[in-house]
Amino acid sequence: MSAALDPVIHAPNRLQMCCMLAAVDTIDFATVREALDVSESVLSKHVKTLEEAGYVKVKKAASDGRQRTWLSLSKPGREALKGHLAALKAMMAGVPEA
Amino acid sequence: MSAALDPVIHAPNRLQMCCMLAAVDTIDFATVREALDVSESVLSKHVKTLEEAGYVKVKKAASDGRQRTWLSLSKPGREALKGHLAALKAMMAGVPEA
DNA sequence: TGAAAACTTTCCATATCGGAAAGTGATCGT
DNA sequence: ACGATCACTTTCCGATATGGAAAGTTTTCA
Repeated sequence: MSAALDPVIHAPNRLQMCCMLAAVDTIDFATVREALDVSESVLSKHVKTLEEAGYVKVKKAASDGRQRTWLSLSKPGREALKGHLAALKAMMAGVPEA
Repeated sequence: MSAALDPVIHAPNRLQMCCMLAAVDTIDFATVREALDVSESVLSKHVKTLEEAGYVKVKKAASDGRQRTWLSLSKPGREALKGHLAALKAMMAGVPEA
């Protein structure tokens, strides 16, 4: 059996966030928030969900004097995302013209 | 902006079902139910959700004497799935090694 | 007529999602 | 030093969604 969908990653906002994080080394909270277009509370909760799953690492560091929150995908997070995307691809595989 | 994720399609069970339906002309309820491994009530509700969205067509017809329910993706359903998968691919596009 | 098959609906418990509002900690201006 | 501000975090709360069990429906078969 191939990998199954990971519910922690599958939620639309988290999926988008994970894909964003996978593309870079680190991004800041605000940038992700703008990309997802959600409230701070919502992003904060999604980050927490991913952090508790061990998928993202959170680091607080200053930038321009102000303190910012930096996010990055952990190694397990990258693995989980890879598995999730593999499962998605497996499903798509049988779909014509897709 | 490219197509966004379609919440009607995104739910895991419905996504899997849509991909199954996209690969064939018609499948019966029981076969889908086994593939998704959910109860009859649950599948019935998902089918209803997709039907109300205009994505799947339901036809009752006999087979082996017993009446069975046949499911198929409608044209709008195929379009919606295509758009959804395109959105997924767009997200995956930036992910390395995926 | 009664039983069984193949769903459909209803009932219900749990979970998730999202925003607003309140709370926290660090930093800045005076 | 002190209040204001920034950048989140938590809490509160309402709206949905999801899933299974159980009951209901329709059709078919003996």
